[in-house]
Amino acid sequence: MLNDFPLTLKKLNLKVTPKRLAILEILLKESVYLSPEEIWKKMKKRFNRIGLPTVYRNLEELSEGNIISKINHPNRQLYYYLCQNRSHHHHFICLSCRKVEDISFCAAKEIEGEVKRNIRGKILSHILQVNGLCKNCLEKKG
Amino acid sequence: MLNDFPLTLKKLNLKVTPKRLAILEILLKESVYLSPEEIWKKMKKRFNRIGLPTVYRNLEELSEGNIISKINHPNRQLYYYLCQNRSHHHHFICLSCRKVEDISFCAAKEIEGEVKRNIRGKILSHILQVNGLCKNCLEKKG
DNA sequence: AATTTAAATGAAAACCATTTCTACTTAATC
DNA sequence: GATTAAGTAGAAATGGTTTTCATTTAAATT
Repeated sequence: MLNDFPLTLKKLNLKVTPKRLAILEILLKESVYLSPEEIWKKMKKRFNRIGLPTVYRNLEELSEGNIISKINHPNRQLYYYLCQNRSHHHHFICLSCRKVEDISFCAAKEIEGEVKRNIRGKILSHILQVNGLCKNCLEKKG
Repeated sequence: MLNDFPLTLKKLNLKVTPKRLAILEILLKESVYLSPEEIWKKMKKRFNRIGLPTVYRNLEELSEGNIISKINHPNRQLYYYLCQNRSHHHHFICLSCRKVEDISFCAAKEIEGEVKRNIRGKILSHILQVNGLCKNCLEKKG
């Protein structure tokens, strides 16, 4: 994965601001899904003036650009993580430590087959989210 | 699918109230995902006194009992649909008319294989949601 | 390097879906 | 039919997210 964030931002017609870069750096460093408020708290350590709406706005823009992605979480809160692959959003999330890892396996073909056969509809996108416990968290418990 | 709602409710230790049954009947009749407020509006036609919190509470309880299920939707609002299969939550949702249809295909084995091999974690659950346009909506456009 | 301008930001306020609280009502058991 | 635990209405509170608007900044232009 290429993490030349300034270049990525330019390609999306987003200005390269220190705050935007900081959000991406935080998500890269943590490799864990975070809520806007959690990101904001980490931002406050770097910037003396940083508003929560700025974090929300940027997360939404970065999400639209597929640099980061939202987690489908049962509660109302939003969670974001840095995409390891911008076009493929299949991931394993650890319910204990929140770590997000890519799953390369994709059943797109098989699903397409079934949808064509039974539902006779058109697929526009799909979500595969596997919830579980990551290697580290399993070892801690064992 | 067996839709003996009173029996299903009893099994979950939920009292069989007219309002609970009405929520299930509405979701069965519509076969479309609905928000709590949308369900509430339909309920108001049947009951002269019906509070929105009652709808929320019941939806949550029914969801815990796997009779109904939540949709993973980009906006913050909750959406529910009646499960066609209580143990298997793979579905195709139409982005135009909101119809929800079951997908029987399941890649659990393949995913399990990859998670064991690469991630070395433990799977607890998974979500497969396919978004698209259903047969009816495709034909309308064509 | 200074000028320009469209985009980004902070702070306060608004928004609104969801939850809580309390007193009242009802389903189910005996 | 009486009892009791569960369910409900209505009002108020909650809290995550968005809007507004005045100010600041990135970066294109001169």
